[in-house]
Amino acid sequence: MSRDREVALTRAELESRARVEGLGIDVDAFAVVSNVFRVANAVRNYTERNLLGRYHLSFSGFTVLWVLWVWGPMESHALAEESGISKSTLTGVVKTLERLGFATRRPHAADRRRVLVQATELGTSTMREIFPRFNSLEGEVTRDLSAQEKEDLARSLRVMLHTVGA
Amino acid sequence: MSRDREVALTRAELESRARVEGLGIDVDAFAVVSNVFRVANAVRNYTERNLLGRYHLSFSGFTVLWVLWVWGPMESHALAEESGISKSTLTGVVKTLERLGFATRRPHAADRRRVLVQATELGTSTMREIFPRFNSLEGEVTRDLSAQEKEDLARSLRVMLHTVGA
DNA sequence: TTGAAATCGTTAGGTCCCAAACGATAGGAT
DNA sequence: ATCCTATCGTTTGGGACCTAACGATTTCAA
Repeated sequence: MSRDREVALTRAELESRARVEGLGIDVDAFAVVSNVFRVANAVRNYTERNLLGRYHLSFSGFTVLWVLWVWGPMESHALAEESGISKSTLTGVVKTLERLGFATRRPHAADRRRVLVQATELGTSTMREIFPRFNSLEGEVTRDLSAQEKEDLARSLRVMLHTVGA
Repeated sequence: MSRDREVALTRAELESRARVEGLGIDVDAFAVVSNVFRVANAVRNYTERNLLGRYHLSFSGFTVLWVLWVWGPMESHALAEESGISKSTLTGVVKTLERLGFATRRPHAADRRRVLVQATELGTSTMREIFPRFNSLEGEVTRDLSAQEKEDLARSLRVMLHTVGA
């Protein structure tokens, strides 16, 4: 069901289409992927500047703390997986969260290789404060989409996630 | 126009919705934004692992080289802007591209503060080789979307870009 | 014409990000 | 009991990423 509302292609999109003309390029796939990156970039910068920065949180730090808030104490490998970063990156991010007083590490009761990471009381209360504001920004950036468009958009993105096996 | 095809919400989505229930959260906006990040992450990792890594190109390096390929020689500030990164980040990325032999810097004819960055012959021929393959991967990750769904998806993302002023 | 203000790209300092290698630990087989 | 292998989180090395500050240069006004 095609919507007739016009949304101008960016100059970058027009220019690049001209450049790759005749190369047998899948223009629709190109438009989807490049715009996913543009939006992700724009929203990350927007939220870091207008909200997360005030709490000295990077987008990644926020994500990890969010996961801890939602799921409770987790082992490192699961926390990394759920946060979409590698184990080694997680080590650094958790160090930062510890320094900020938002998370702590404690040894696993039975297996001394493992570590349990959990949000502190400060981390928890901070998330309670930040998340509704973060969600407000999510509302802002999607404000010009109808409810149906938002649903369709989220659904299509889930299809892509499923395809790529993530 | 609602599609009935089911796409399971991830366990993470279900868990987090339960966690924020009763906080007055805009669930649709949340689903859109979080899935944009998930997809961007997944596709970045996928393409770096399965294509760009073979050329020692990071996703950013690829993006910058792509912009140079499409637009021709550019001054740093415009190149950074178009690539979606800061000027200072660009300095480092261009250094890497220079080291790989994909780009060069040359002084502006009239203004000695400015620098023109351009793709080398190697950079250009490499893009000619890589881009169609990159586009194939874009086709892969969008393979389970119909043509109409791809169009709608790209359009909705453009709406968000316009809203956030990017 | 000389000094202040604007603008260019780079550097400084810090975090994030990954793959690969590493040390410690666990568990299973002989 | 002692290997062997698997798995855990961390470290290492290199790049990407940001903001703020900086030096060089240009521009413009007094």
